[in-house]
Amino acid sequence: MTGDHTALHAGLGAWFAAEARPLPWRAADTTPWGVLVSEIMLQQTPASRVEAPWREWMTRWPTPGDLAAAPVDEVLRAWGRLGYPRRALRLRQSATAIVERHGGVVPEDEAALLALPGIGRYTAAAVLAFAFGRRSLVLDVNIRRVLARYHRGVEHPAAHETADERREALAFVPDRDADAALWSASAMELGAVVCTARSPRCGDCPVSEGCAWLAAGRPAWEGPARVAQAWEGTDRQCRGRIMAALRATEAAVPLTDIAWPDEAQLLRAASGLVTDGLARQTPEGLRLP
DNA sequence: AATGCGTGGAA
DNA sequence: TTTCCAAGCAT
Repeated sequence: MTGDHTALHAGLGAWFAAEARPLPWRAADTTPWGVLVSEIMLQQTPASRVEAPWREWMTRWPTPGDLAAAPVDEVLRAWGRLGYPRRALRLRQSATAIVERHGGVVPEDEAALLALPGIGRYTAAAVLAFAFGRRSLVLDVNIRRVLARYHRGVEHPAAHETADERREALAFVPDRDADAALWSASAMELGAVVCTARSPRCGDCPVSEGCAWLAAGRPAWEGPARVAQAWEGTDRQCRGRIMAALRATEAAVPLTDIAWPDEAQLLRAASGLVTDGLARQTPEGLRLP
């Protein structure tokens, strides 16, 4: 291991022990299922918004079997406004698969986790590390940004991961299982609360001394311009509008009740929701499945 | 491999 | 006010 690896490890460990947010899914008595649920909810979603729904879900559906037995419409209502409701659908499908294929126990096996719907490389690695204390390559946007700055001296990670980046990141993961899991949690936390995308708090950073980006004077990003995601007037916005209406009532909702300027787009969005299994068409209108 | 997929809070 | 972006995944 090179010098900047060990410096990053030493500084991060002490900082995490003192400063980590008391997020509920980090409690010692959280089950692997609880960790899995948290990781799905956290995909593209800030931790602060996940806390309340995660608590509710763990009380209501404490095991995979409980969620697998729940009606889909209840699951989608409990998901509420977390966003990307397909995640809720896939989480329930994962619960079913865990019951059917793994006896109701979250598998401690990367290939088995990857085979579950809604679980990709990041989430499988995170469950291995945070639920089972195993060494894995937890590479999310936070850790990618921390390493881009600290190790490579650039402000942002590239738009897409490369094999080289994964190899480079793996070299930072400590060898022992427990050390590796703790390091991953620490690096993520640093990226989430100090080494942030927009206004990094380098003055509060425990590893600023070894940071290549800071040493270079925090040079501005020179890579390809980052594409902004459109929102106003998109199908996504329209789908969100429809889902909000469906969650708000047990009754079927006629599309004419949904205020949307483009009728063709409204029909297309509704049809897409049905295709995705997020809605059901009835003679009286649209409703949750 | 580039896109589509929700939502709300901070800057 | 607008813009940016958040513990990604599937196709």
